[in-house]
Amino acid sequence: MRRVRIATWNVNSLKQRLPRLLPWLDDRQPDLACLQETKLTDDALAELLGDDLAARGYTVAIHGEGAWNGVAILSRVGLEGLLAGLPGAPGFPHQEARAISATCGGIRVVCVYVPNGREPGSEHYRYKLAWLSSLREFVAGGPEATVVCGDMNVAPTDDDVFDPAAYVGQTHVTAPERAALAELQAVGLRDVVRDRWPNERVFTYWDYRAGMFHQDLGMRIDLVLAGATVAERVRAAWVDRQARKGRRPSDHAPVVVDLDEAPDGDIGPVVPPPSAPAARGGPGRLPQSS
DNA sequence: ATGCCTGAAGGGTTCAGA
Repeated sequence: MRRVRIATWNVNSLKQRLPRLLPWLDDRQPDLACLQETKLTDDALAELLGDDLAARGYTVAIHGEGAWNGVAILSRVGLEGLLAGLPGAPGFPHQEARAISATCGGIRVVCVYVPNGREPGSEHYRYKLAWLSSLREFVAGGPEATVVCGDMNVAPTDDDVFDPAAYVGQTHVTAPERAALAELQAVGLRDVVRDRWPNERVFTYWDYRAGMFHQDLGMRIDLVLAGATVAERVRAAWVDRQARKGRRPSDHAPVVVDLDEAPDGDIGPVVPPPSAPAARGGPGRLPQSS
């Protein structure tokens, strides 16, 4: 049975991460990859790796700007109905490149990079909350077969940070942020990684400093939120910690979710890469330790 | 050290990230 592999990864600069991204695509073989913090204009991204992605069979949807933000969807299960940005979303002061959506393999894929918030109570924090509200309204009007992937910049609960005491008074863990995320999920989205690992220590981000990754002192802020018809197809959901190791990693690890074929067999047009190696099955468990 | 790394822009330093 053919499965569809969805991944989301905050790459923290595609330009800097190129030596990590391409081998990761070859190794993990995601059919859909949602990327955040590309930090490239659309033209620069196409110039930098358009050919490399096309050679791997990916159609690419990009929404970027010069130095900050930037999101992209790579798909080899079709890509249609492309929408760059989040309609009606607030800006800071102008709209930033933080969302892109498309229908891929019968699934409405929404790739997001939620604003950081900087400091609770700040203008940027209010912007973050308003942006999350716009995202909820947008998703509420969409199909059930939706998946919202990306860097939510919110840890859903205290179980999603290494030490709640370390984050008192900081963004990502405040009640209003968690409420905004819960309201988004209340539209009908499952947190598929937490569903699969209800009691595990699972993080997706570790600060670069002070050996935080090697001590496993992180947060789970990169999420895959799936509507019911997608969530019930989930067969594996895990964090690719290998991608956080080694030379010049992003500070975020990818989240990988495997879906069984849709009941009606409709997974959209599949375009195999011209000369791809055989797809490997990924681990069905969390690679939490080396 | 309460910004401990990393990246970007721009210029020899500052801002942003979570």
